[in-house]
Amino acid sequence: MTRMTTPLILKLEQRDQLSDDEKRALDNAISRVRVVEADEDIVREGDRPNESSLLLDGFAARYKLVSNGRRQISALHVAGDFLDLHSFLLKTMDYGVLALTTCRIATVPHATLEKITDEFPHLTRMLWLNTLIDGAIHREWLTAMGRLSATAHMAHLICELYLRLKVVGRAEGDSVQLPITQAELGDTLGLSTVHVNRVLQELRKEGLIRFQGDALTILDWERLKKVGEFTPTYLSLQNEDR
Amino acid sequence: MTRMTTPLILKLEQRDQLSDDEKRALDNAISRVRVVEADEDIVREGDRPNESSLLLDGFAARYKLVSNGRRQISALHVAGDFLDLHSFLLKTMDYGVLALTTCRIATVPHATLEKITDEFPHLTRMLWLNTLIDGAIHREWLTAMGRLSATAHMAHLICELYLRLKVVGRAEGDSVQLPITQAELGDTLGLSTVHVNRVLQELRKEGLIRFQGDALTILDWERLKKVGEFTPTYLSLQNEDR
DNA sequence: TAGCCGCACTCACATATGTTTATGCTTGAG
DNA sequence: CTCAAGCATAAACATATGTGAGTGCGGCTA
Repeated sequence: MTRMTTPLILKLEQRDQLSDDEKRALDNAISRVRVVEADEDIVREGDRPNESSLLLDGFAARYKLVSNGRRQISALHVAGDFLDLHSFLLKTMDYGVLALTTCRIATVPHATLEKITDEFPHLTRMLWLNTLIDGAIHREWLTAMGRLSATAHMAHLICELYLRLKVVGRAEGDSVQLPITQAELGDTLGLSTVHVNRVLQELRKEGLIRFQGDALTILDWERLKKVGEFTPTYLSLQNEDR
Repeated sequence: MTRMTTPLILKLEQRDQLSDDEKRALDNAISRVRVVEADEDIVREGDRPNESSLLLDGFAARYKLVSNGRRQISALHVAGDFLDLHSFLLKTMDYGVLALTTCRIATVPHATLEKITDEFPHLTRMLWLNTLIDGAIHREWLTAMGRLSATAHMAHLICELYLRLKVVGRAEGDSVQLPITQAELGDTLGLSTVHVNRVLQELRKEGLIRFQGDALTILDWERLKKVGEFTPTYLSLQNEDR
């Protein structure tokens, strides 16, 4: 059975089983679907939305602006990710969300989320878990940014994105489509565009990846993991009772 | 009425009202209290605890180790903070927690948390909120680390810690006790100890702070905020229906 | 009271990464 | 078919921050 929420369900079922009732509740939670074009804002910092956005297709980034026009991307999102489940409880957006490509987005009213917390304790825990994984990724990025070299940090990010895309069925063998510019990668890693370019060349020269246009191929997973000091524990890919 | 959970309740009630039932449920959730000495681990990376730790008193840090013995601190915790509420759903600790000072710690069994999610939907949302604020702080740190100068980053951290300590009644006027070494600050900001020293001197020379021993005093809040590009929105200090 | 140890602090020097500017693809619009 | 725009790439140079080694203070501990 194909549902609107297929990528989200894939993501959650990787971590724990969902009952049919729960899956139905998720599907029914969607009030509408919209399309946002690349480079448009999906939500803006400071907004107080009364619904949360679930990314069905495309790539999006959470970001903050800083003085002198600099930008930091604090999360990259793929199909199946909630972009601002936080706003359900945080109320005010502490970051903006930008479409990196054309995005298909499902909308879930906060009132519906509240009803889920009243009626579906286990599903509530799974949505909570979803935000906890976001947090775990943030911690991992902090560590990579603070204590790894630029090259290692890039390798780490590539490992993570590859696995996350694979979970939602967006990998083909060792390859994924990664429609992200080097400037955007720089804003993600806290690097200049020029240095992103240097670092990518190095990973290519070492025979670890191929990256032409949008097509990213992992050529040597083991060595890439090692260079990026990547251990996937923080992604909670295990299926367990939660 | 004085409760074990006073600092936690202060923290939560800053964000939304709690009923007496909910406060009682929190207090009853504590199964025991223990003391951990400075420099000891409270939880270790890779552990699978069946209880979560609530910090009643003292300072603690979440950290990860990286090759060549480097360390990154991804969170600093004060009284009222949960140190690993995450482990309730993430199961495996993706980071360790270290006592920076002697810490008094209350223990909440995961089974009790699960019962709370079954019986107290609003309290569940407040605990969820608590982890969402952790996440918002992570995003803010990512932005500061990636796009601010070392000096601005330090100023930002000081602003944040001052406000968080104030919320739980640990500030006296413009001063707080901050028993953190410069090496630990370096591991927090992703800087070397030497550079932490340089940056602190600069903030002192500019007349923004005094920092002698453990005693930190904010001398010019407005300018410190400006230097650190600090806006407290992400701390969700507003009281709202959640 | 002596001595040790952790910590703040300094200096000289090293380097990873940033900045500026420029070139040439590739692609989409007209 | 042509042009403009966006993007990856490059080289030369600038600088924020790291490294390594050392000093001295203050507070425990014997």
